[in-house]
Amino acid sequence: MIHEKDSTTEQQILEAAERLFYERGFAMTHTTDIAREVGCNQALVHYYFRTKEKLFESFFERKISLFISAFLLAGSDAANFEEKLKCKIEAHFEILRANPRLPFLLFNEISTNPKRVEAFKAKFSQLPRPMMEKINEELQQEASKGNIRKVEALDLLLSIVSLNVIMFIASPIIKVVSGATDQEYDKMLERRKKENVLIILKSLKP
Amino acid sequence: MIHEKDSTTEQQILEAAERLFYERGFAMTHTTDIAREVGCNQALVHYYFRTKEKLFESFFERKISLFISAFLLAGSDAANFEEKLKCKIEAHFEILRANPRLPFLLFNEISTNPKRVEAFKAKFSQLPRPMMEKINEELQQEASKGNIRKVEALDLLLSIVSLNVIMFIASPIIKVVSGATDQEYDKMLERRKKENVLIILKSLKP
DNA sequence: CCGATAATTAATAGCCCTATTAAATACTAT
DNA sequence: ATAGTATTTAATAGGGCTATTAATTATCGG
Repeated sequence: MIHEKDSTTEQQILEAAERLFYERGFAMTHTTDIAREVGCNQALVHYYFRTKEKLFESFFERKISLFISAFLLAGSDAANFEEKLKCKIEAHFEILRANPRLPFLLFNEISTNPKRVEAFKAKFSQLPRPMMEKINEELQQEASKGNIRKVEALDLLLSIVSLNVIMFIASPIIKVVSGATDQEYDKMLERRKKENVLIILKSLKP
Repeated sequence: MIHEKDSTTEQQILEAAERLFYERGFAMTHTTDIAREVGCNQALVHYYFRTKEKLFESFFERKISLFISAFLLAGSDAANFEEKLKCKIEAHFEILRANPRLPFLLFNEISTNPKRVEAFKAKFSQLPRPMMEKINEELQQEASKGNIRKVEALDLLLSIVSLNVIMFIASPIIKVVSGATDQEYDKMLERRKKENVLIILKSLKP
């Protein structure tokens, strides 16, 4: 088939698969769909990736890394603790905005397929373990300075992630409930980003 | 087939379907699976429900109602606003605990199947519209009394739902990240319930 | 240009799933 | 008991999906 621009067929297949996996999940994405999307023969999908399972895994593993990095938030060099936290929450929100369907797909696959849990565990355990402990230390320091109440790193992370993630996981429902159009939803996202920072900061007050 | 206890075969099928839909979602649940689960012939599933789609719809519509009632929270007759809010957050959490896989299935189906959005919209629009406005009024009253900061009802609901829901939607991931066993996760749920109340109440401080 | 290797296609085997049909069995009321 | 209805089963048509194979076309180094 014709190689449009610089992307190889293999890449095109991967990209089409990604789009479809996001849209429909693993089970409802068929190799024939992927081929149609790319405009190539269905056998090609198997030629490059052997099985649909392997194709998914290759997609999945790379996405897990992205998700974990989003989960543990990008660093920042802000002056005080509050500013830093604000930056991190917003950074997390923006990673989600750039990959709005990722959390859902991951939640989905991980909760319906034990194999995926293993894959996730494997990737996650590669993580610098002290990361969580470092956060915990910093929280303890701030608490002893009287800047914030006592809180576990895991709890803080859970709160941030949940507040941020819901806007992308539940968007179709929220649209129905709020009656927002797509444009209005974008504005709503912006408002929620600020709101989430506010909630977290206020909730940490001593 | 043998009618065990008082449940009819039709009910058994519905219950098995429910279990499997929760576990695997619509696409990955097959009428043959359901039949095997019940211990009956696969044709029976079609005898009672004609198609897998209709079976799912009958399950789906009842669950939407449950979800919406959970979303809009059970009432309470607590003295002050804070107590009332606390009760409602906890009630929401408990409904989720009793139906831990429901939000996920709903999110999933609603975001992958346009037909479901319509079903949801239909059910939701049956709702007493003033409900949201009543909450908004109460929030405004409390705000003018200086008890809380200004906040939209939708934002408050979103915050509550997201904090509560994540523990059930993301449980397999959270278990990996935290390293918690199932027992420990139950304890964690209890802690989070309190934590979520705390976060919401603190976040509403003027 | 040619031979070798890579990419692509057509065709199809084989499987599983849904849904239907016709036949068998269980139940119910008279 | 029997006719009539409801329930259940076996068998299967029909369709779609994955994966494989063999054949065809494109690419590239010498």
